[in-house]
Amino acid sequence: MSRYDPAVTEANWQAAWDAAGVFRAHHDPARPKYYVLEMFPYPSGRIHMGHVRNYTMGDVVARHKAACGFSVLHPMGWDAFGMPAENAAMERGGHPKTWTYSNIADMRAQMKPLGLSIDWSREFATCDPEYYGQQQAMFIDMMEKGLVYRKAAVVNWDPVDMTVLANEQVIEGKGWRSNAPVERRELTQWFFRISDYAEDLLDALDGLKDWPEKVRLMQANWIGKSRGLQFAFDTVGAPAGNERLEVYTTRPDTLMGASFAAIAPDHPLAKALEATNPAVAAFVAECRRGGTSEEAIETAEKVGFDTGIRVKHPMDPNWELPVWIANFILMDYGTGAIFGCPAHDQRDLDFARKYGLDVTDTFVAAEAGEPVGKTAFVPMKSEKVRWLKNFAWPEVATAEEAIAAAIAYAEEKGIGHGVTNFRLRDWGISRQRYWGCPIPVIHCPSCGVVPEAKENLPVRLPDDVSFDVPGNPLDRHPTWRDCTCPHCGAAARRETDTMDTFVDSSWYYARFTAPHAATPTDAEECAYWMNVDQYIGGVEHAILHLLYSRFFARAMHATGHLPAKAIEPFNALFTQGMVTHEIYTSSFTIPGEPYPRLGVDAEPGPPVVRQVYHLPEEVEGFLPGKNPRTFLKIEVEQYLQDNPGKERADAYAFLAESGERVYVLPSAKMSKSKKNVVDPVSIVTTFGADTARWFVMSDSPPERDVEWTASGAEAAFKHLGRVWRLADEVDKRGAGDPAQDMALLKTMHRTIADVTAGIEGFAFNKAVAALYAFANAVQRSDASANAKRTAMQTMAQLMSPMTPHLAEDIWAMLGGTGLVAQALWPKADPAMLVEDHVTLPIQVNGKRVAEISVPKETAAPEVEKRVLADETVQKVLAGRSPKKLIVVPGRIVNVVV
RNA sequence: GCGGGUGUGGCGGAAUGGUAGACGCGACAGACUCAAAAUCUGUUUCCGCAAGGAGUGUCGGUUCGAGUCCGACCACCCGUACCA
Repeated sequence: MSRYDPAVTEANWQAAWDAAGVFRAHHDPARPKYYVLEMFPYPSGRIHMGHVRNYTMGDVVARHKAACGFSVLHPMGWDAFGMPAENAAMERGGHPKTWTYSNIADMRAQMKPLGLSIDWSREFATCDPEYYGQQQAMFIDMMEKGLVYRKAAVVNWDPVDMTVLANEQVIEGKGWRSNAPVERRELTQWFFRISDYAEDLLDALDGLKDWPEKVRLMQANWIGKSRGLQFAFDTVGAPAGNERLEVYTTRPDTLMGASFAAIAPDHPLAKALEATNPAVAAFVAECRRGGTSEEAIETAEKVGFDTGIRVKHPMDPNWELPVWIANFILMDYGTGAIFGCPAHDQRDLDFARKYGLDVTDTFVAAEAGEPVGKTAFVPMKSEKVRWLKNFAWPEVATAEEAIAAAIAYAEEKGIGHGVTNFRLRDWGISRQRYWGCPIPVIHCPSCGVVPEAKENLPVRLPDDVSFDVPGNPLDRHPTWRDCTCPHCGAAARRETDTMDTFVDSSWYYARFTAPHAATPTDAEECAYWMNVDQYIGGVEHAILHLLYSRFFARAMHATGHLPAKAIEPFNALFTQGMVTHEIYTSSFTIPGEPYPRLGVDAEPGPPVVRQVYHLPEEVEGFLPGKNPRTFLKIEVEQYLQDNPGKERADAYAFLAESGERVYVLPSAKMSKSKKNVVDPVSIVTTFGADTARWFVMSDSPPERDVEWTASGAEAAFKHLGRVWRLADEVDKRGAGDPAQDMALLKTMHRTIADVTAGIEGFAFNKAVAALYAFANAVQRSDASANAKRTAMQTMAQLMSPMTPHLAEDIWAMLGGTGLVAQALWPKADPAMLVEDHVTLPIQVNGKRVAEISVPKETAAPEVEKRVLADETVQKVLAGRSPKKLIVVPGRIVNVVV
């Protein structure tokens, strides 16, 4: 071999690793284990740069730990249920199952050439009946433990397609296909009792020392523990059965500033009024328009309706407040009813101003307090304020003190009681869709809702379904739906809801420890392999997936499927940034159409402007003198700089095929829907896997987003070729000068230390930078061939986690024994890291003016003498003596004049 | 709206409160070449001929010293419970 040729060697090394079984995880009690896991992918059919980055990071960790003597488990699987498979079936025909499995085969074929150190013998997909059958078994166990129940909850309802929509399918309040306004509708659904664990899930965050602080903070805020007062207003003029209105407040200290009570549109009182009062019915119906997402509800204009009902203030029976129905009150939180204190809540203030309600200050700033005008006064709860309406605490007190006093007072007077509430809601897992894990439950006319018998598991999805009609095919599949009751044997019906795909991904990490076990987990394998030592995935999963997994591990422990040590399944978490790319878009207008199934009188809807997105390779650019198919941000910026007056879109912006103008939107997370994706396969086929791997590990810190650009891929390839040549030339460049050996070896040990620290600290970009610098040092060194061989063997080892194939090439070229993939990680010799001289910068008033070089252990007085003798310092001092002289040993000297 | 994060040259980024710009990309110059590619050597924060000055999103503060700590703001990104 005479040149770096990844196309030939990469496949050979992959075959060699396979033959040696290097990546098979061995349950070896004699060795410490290390379980590294990356969040498994959804099988869209194509891998993208985000996958390459994610799996390369895990691979670097896995290979490094293996070299350090650990028995490593590094598995891979597929998060294979979900909506895209059904959408594909609707759009192109075919079956979600064939679409999914064929995508899995495609993606596996694209991933294998990356040379990841994955134990493929443990691979599974969540849509395998062997997997979801075990999930059904656990669901039944959880039912028996009381962790599962049914209740009514709202969904997005598309009145034209007569189907439930996901939040992402609701675009500006309208169905994505029908374009009809979406309504909120209640359905009976299945729930996991995650809120029973709210306190534990919150407290245990403190123990997750190796999780990012931001993730723990986000989860804590999501769980949202609050202490407040719950009490009941006596109502005046309310329908029978509503003599009292329970409210919850976290600000009982502001009770004397209350100006109205407000209830959610779904509150029982609102429903009672709706039945008899057409105006209420109309208002509530208006509130139910739009999607169910918190974002949609919170950003909608705040509107209210005065019910005419009044409530008596608990502190003063002669003081009555109006009861409003308000669209921003959530039925899911607290009691679905509040009292509004406009002076100290901006939302309440806006509402009060809009409808002319009273605004009463209960406290003002301790100094120079002014009454509230347009802005509510909401200081930190720990800040001392001056009270105008205090009823159980001193005039000057913090809100924290006042809240505690108000609760104690209310309890003493029998007005209400202190309550701890959580924002966290129970986990609704029902999905009215086909392509998910069937909920293993049977509805029997005489026995009610009963679990399927375990011996009948898995409840398999039927294959003979079609997607030509919107809605859930399971609902209209009589032979699947009709069954016999496992208790009484009578004719019964299957549950047709399937599970949220977050359930599938909440325990796959445990299944990997024994992927073929006849039970969900295997106790011995769990005992050895759990927990995941390092979990790696996108920060977008910081809350839902990770919180659900933490809950599910607890539920699995409660049902005997995980040991107690695994209730926090992920010891360490790393959240990588996303791979982003510019977005190319154009838009077109669809004329308004009547909603066909709403009846003949339906008015045409308004015209719809739809965004269309274009793949990077479909867009061509106008960049004089440049390859039109490279969309380098650098070039655009340069172009804009060189051509004042031109706009960003002028730089490059039309479709290659039609010449239609497209617009360039700022980089965002690569996503299929925005089509701003880049295909790593072409990089791998052009340059080899190592180039792709090296490229995604360099430059950007792994926790930060990285904007993909074509630049650098080629540069990475060039660098790997250079490293290959450096190894090739070790013996071809003559004997060299042994006097230079020490300097090279010192650099080598420095590099070992830097690369090791970089990998262990998840600073792969810094490890890469150290390796670049080391290559420069080897190239410029005149050291002996022996020293260079040692240096390049170490180079091979240090690069092997990132560029494993090239590392094997070099290792073999230089006569290394066995595979570098099985060699022990090199250790830096501390003696070689010591420098005998240090350079001390000299500052004057914090500005650097000069520097001196002194032996490392020079004492401060000696340094001071040298500094004062320095020419530049003398010039600045001009005979005066410095006000102060700060010597930070080994660091810096600051002369204050 | 709410919660979390990010912001440093032409670009990606580096920097235990201690020399801002490591390392790489790009650009420029030179060597090699008939020529080009590849490779190698060097220069490259900005303004300025220079001396010198300015500079880490904006404004303010703490400190001998701030990219780093504190406060206010701006912009963008992620999440917001049925996208995965």
